[in-house]
Amino acid sequence: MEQKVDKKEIQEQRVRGYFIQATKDMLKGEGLKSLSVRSIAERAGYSYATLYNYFKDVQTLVFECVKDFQDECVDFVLAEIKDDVRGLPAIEQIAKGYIKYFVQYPGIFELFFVERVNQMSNNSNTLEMIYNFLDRLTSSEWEYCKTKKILKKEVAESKRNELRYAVMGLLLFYNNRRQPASYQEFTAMCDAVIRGILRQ
Amino acid sequence: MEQKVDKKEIQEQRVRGYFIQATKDMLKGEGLKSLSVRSIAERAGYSYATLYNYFKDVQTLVFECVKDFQDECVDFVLAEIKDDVRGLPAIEQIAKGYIKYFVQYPGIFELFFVERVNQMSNNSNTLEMIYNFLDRLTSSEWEYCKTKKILKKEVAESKRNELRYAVMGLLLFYNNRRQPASYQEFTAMCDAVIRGILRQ
DNA sequence: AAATAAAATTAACATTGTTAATGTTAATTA
DNA sequence: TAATTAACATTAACAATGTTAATTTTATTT
Repeated sequence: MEQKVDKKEIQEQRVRGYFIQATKDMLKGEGLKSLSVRSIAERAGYSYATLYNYFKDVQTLVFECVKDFQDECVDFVLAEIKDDVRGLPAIEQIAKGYIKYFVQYPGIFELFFVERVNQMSNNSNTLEMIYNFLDRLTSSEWEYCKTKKILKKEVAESKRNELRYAVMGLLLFYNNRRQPASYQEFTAMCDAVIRGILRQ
Repeated sequence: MEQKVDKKEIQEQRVRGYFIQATKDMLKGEGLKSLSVRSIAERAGYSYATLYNYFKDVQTLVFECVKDFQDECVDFVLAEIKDDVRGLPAIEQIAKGYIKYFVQYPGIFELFFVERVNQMSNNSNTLEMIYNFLDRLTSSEWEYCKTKKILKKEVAESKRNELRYAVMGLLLFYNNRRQPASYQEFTAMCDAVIRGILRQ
């Protein structure tokens, strides 16, 4: 009897996976605007109603992609930074990689930080994971700064907060309001702001 | 013949005003989520299709509220600050008032910074007005800092940018992701971040 | 092979933005 | 004043959306 349950579980997870993969593809491609129950289901190879046999609603499905995208973003950022750099320059590079990822995939930016959340997906675990995402990426480097006496504990704490919010603001203005107007100006602004915050 | 045109113009502007007022009321109340062509028209006392005799589409109508809300926000902020304060403390108070306004009216925050824009409303004049909004509110105080030699020109410029983006990040996380979880924690965080940036 | 359980689909509904056709006033002309 | 026309407003309709219920198809068990 154990086996039967397992088999059923495996199959169910497989189908769930098809829907999740379809959703992820669309989020990375067209973005949130072209995402719909019908378009997801079509891409997954099922009818639209089948989705509701596996997910409570479309918001729940969409929020199940968060974890995967975070993992992908971590890989993306790690690939961007030179591994001999430590401390403040490392933090700068991580922040820039992080920004680059969310500019490349504005749909994922929307999903993480913008899209209205409902009860279900509003499981505050996910929300906190999102909130602390940049902090987790940079935490070891902040530690490095503290142990190497580059920064005092309180200063590091303060800069960490400032960086988290400033990066978010930069992304919001550029992704949602096209300000600054060109990518060049935008990266120059990122540079200035990040360095301004990290400078002692 | 001039008169007839004027009269027509006046009446048209009046009706437009009814729709705009209805939209503004809803944005301040229920927010963007409950906003629809039908709900706006009902509140304005017209049928939903009448709206299209006065506005190209609903997005255009909604974006016509931006200017009015900016004026309102300016009044709100000015009422919050003590008028004997100048320079950095004044900038701090302005930033806090600005934050307070957009926390009080999350629907207006969404309209200004979050909602997807289309071709028409994407008249970059409005977008730039939004982008520079906090800067306009604080500009005279930054000038004050420079003329009184409190800050060097480049430092002031840098801090102005950092503040703009950090304030946006704070609002985005709190309004859209309920992080920090309580209003108390949030205001404490605003305090820390704003002071961190403004501290020489 | 028949009965039953599981999975997937079609049909349907309510809500949305938008347009076209129609009705209803107000203004102009004869 | 009565008929015509222009302006304005409304109803009807469509397509797209999320979601649910009923139904059909497929797989499993007896």
